[in-house]
Amino acid sequence: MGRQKIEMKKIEKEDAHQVCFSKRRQGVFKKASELSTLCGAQIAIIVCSPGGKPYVFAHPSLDSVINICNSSSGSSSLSHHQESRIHELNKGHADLLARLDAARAISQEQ
Amino acid sequence: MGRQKIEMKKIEKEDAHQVCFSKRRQGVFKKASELSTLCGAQIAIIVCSPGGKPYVFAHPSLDSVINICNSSSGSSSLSHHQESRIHELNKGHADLLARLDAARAISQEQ
DNA sequence: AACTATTTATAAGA
DNA sequence: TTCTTATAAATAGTT
Repeated sequence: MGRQKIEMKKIEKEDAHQVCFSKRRQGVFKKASELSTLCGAQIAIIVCSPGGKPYVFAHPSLDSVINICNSSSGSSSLSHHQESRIHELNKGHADLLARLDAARAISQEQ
Repeated sequence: MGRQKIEMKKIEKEDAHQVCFSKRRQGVFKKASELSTLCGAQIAIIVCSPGGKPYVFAHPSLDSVINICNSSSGSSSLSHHQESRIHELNKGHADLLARLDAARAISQEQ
């Protein structure tokens, strides 16, 4: 989407690469925000730049997204097999949540 | 982006809402895929529909994304404060990873 | 599930 | 780097 169509492969030029990452990361986060607003969906995104810098988007929160995923209450359209597998997910996850929240806090400081 | 601009608020009509969720979830995942291809970024997305159905996208894997996030090796552009906080993230997370991978497997079956 | 009129995202350029 | 703009791409309503 721009002055010219680009090939879908890694951009080698370092500066163009950085600009593209910034613009498209913003784009993905905006789309995610719209998806949650329009459809009432819960969504969490973790992006790491090639340099290893973490950026996190979550609505309404990482905690909420994972809790909702882990709940089997809304999964009536799933097969019994799928339901039982979702049920297995419903265990504690405080440790990673704390670390992902820290990553989010870090990305928001930048 | 369509025949008509839509207000950025929750779509109440149940069927329109469902269609929008499907289309836009695909859109977000495609954008995420392009971001990773063009920029060599690692990315993980967890979406839960209002019905609680989980969908997961990750490149190259959830495990990799979180590991890269947690590594401080590429974070030379961060402040010492930020580096030390990222370093705190670098702990085990096998439990949630296993559960998120299960969620991904479930979403891929549908 | 396809189609297309439009809106939106974005690749280059300033 | 922030702003602009021509163009590609996503999608809202329709069929």
